[in-house]
Formats: sequence, C-alpha cells, structure tokens
Amino acid sequence: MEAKEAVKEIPRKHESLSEWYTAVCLRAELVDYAPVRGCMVIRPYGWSIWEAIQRWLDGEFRRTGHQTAAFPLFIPESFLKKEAEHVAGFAPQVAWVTHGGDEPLGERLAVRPTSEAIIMPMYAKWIQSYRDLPVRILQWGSVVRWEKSTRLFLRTLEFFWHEGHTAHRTAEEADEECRLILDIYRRLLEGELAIPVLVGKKPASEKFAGAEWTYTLEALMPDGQAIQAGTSHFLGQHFARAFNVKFLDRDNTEKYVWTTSWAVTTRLIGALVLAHGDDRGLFLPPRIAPIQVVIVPIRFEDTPAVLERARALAAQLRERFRVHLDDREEYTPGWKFNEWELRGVPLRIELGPRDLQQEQAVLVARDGEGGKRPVPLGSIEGAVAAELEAVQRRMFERAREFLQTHTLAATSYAEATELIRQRRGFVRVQWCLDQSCEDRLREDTGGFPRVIPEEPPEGTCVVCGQPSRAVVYFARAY
RNA sequence: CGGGGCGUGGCGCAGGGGCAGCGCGUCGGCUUUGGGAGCCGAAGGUCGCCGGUUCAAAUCCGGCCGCCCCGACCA
Repeated sequence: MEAKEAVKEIPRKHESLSEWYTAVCLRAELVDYAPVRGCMVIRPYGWSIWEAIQRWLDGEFRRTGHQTAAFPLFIPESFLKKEAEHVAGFAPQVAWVTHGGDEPLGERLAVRPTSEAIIMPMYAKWIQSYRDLPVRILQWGSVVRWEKSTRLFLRTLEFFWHEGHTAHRTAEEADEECRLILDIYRRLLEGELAIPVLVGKKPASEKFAGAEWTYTLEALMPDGQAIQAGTSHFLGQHFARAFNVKFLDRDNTEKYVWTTSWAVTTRLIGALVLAHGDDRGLFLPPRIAPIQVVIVPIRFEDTPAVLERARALAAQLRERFRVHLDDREEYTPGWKFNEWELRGVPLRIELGPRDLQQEQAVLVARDGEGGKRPVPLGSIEGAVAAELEAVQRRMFERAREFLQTHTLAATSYAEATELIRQRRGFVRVQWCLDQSCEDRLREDTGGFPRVIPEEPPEGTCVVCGQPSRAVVYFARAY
C-alpha cells in the first residue's frame, strides 16, 4: 500500500550523499543558486527555518541580557590589520572594496569577514570604567569570505549568522560567558534541531585567528564526517590591546578588558538537511519546522463539507501550531503527500468524506512511525501535540544513536589511522598535546583534531607513547 | 587549487555543419480526486558568453564564465 520508494528527481541518500544533498536543498525550495559565483539565494522556506532559529536564540539572549545592535559592513584595512594573528588568518579570504563610484578610495575597505575589528574600536570609545562592564552585544547579519570552492549552505562566499561580542572585567567572567553561550548553542542543536553534538575546545591549531582558545560544537554527518556547528571564542586581551579597549578598575588602575566572540551560521540548515533527510527528501524537526502540520483535504471539491471542516480544523490548530492547509485544486492528494514529505513537514493530517462520517482525521508522521493513524476530531489537538513531541524525540534519538555508534575509541596508532581514513566517525584518541604528534596523525589520515572534550586523559599518546595530556576526537570534516 | 563531468523552452534530457526536438511542467477546456490523474487544444528557446572558421555554426576551433562530482584548503 504505502509507496515507500524513493522520490523521483532526487538520488538515494546512501548512494551519493553529495548529489542527494544538492537535489534536496533545491527541490525542497530551501535555496537556489544566485547568478553570482559562490553565492546562494535563501528562499522563503529556507529563510523561515533560519527565522525559527533566530526566534529561539533571541528568546535566550533576552533572558541572559544580551543586546542586539548593528555595525558596519565595511572595515578599513588599517583596522583589520591591528591584530596580527587575526589579519593573518582572514586576509586570504577578504573581499576588498577599492572604489566609491569611479573614485579610487584612499584606503581600501574590507567587506567584513567577521566584525571584531569594527566593533572593538567602538568598545574602546564606550568603555571607561569597570561600571561600564560587561558589554554584551550581538548582531544578526552576513559576512563574506572568499572561498575557493562552495556548497549550498555549507560553504558560500556570503553567509548569514549572528556574531556576539562581549567585553568583561576579568578573564574568569569572560570564560564564563563563553561557556554560557556554548550551553545555549548546545541546547539549540540538541533540543531544537535534534542534532547531538560533541562539545569541547579546539586544539591550538584549529582555534579562531586571534583567540586564546575556541570552544566548539561538533556534529557528525551521515558520511562519517564532522561538521562544526558553532563556536565560542575566548579572545583574552588580544583584541583589547590591539584596539586599546581599557577601563579604570576599582583599584584605580587602568586595565585591558577581556573579550569573547561567538557565532552560529546558516550552515546549520545544511547540517539539518544532512542529518535528518532520507530518500524521500527533507525531514525537519517539529520545533523548528516552518510548517509543523500540513492538512490535506480529500475529495473536497465535490464534498464542500470536507473543505469547511478542514478550514475549521486549521483555524483551531493554528492557535498552537504552525499549520498549512493545502487546498490547491490542481493537485491530487497523492501528489501533495509526496510533495510535503519532500519538503520535510513532520506531521500530516488527512481529512476526507470517510473521516467526516466518523468524526475523525488521519495522522501521518513524516518518519512513517505509527503508519496512518485515525484520531477522533474531538481530541485531535492533544494528539497533534503529542505526536509532534514524539517525532522530535525520535529524530534526536536516531541521531544520537548514529553519533554513539560512530564515536569510536582507538587504542593504537594503526587502529586510529585506519578508522579516521575510513571516515567511520569521531575517533577518540589519547594525545600528549605535542604539535608534531597531531601533525603526523593529520598527514597520515587527512583528518583533523575536531574537539578536545572535558574528559580526563589516561594512558599514553596514541602517536608517541608519552603520557597522555588530553583526549581528542579526530575526524574527517566538512 | 588539481582531476573528471556538464551548460539546448521553467525542470530533466536528446540532437552534433543546412526546419531546434522529446518528456515533465505551464496556460485553456472537459472529465477526475484516500499515495505523484486522463483526454483535447495552446503558449514558450538570441542552444552559457565572447571571438574565429564557413555560403551557412547549437554543432567545428580558441578563449572566458558558471555549476556539479572527487580530492587538497577553510564556518
């Protein structure tokens, strides 16, 4: 009965993840190619996912007391150059503005690749006293990094994000901020997007250019490759010194502030597609799905009562859920079922003449669990709420199961290199923290040290045999 | 940035010196509607861009641009 075969037009996920990914992004109408190299147009359906992420985060930031502001798109070259490590890290990817109209500029302007260098000068101006601290501001916007190769959502020349920039009186307070943000991001990923993550610090070689250290959230995609899902940087006093951001402390001495910065990007939408999609297309977690419930009325053209009832049901459910009533006359129910599955709507309600007679509707979850389930119209609201929660839970459990079965401990160098090369997932090894050991493992595997979790080291370094000083998860990466 | 592939109606493709075609979609009409409906009719293309060869170029040659896939580098 159930037409469970793959959807036309898109390849099977396990046969070619890349081609499947591109096809799903386009066919689900999340995104389209722009007529300029390396750039994407995020379409309304895709953008509404981003808006759901924004809404949730803004709620969190309201609770924590962060404020939102807007800083310039342009950064004068001399500002970008003030922090040596920072400019060295970003210079190769900067897009430069050299003319205003036909007039050459006296100083070229960077299109922001990240905004520390335009925000810190403002903080220098605004911060005088310890009483002005902390400053905790974020902005929503886009940045530009001139990438050589691009992929929809995962790497484009311009991408959308929020970036938080905070300044604090003490190092402890700044680090606490980093960890607070990290926890918010973790709850976003796991609770809202149903994507479990490994959390910890980046090794020195992978930290943000200009940071003292970087906290990261790493997710695992179905091909066994890691993807960075969010970062939170402890910047120490590097930027405070470079931009002269000082305050007069209680003890009447002048001190540099301690700063942090942090971000998540529209890349998360790509991670969502990869993590949850299947041969039938996209599959969105209920908590961020732009449409949580689609109502498909059946035989409504010759049975006006069906459409009336469907409209009433939609109005009722809209009080609590994001609902779409698909009353287009030009498509058959079967066509709509396939279409909304392709577009990832987590829950469908079918309502036809037979259902009306029995005062019921048919509930169908996107993952097929429970099949087609008749539910009395009188209790449908509760049934929908319960099913949406159940779908959300199942999605997270499936993803967690995948992460667990693809996080593997390696006790020998041979085992580690083999597992990393094969892209089996996160490979947990003991490490002496020596750069040469890291380099050797990278060179031998093509993998990267993705994250150092807060787990006590034990035993010996998998490369050199010296006493271990850290646990590190290696993986190939996006 | 290397290696491979591809640019022809909205989408997917065929064609390969001389009329630009097919399927899907779109528009109109009628019949349909519980897993991608049927029939009839219609509209829609400077064949990615620039240059060259030729009486004649979608087709041959050169250059450029863009996209996809696989690697190497970065959110």
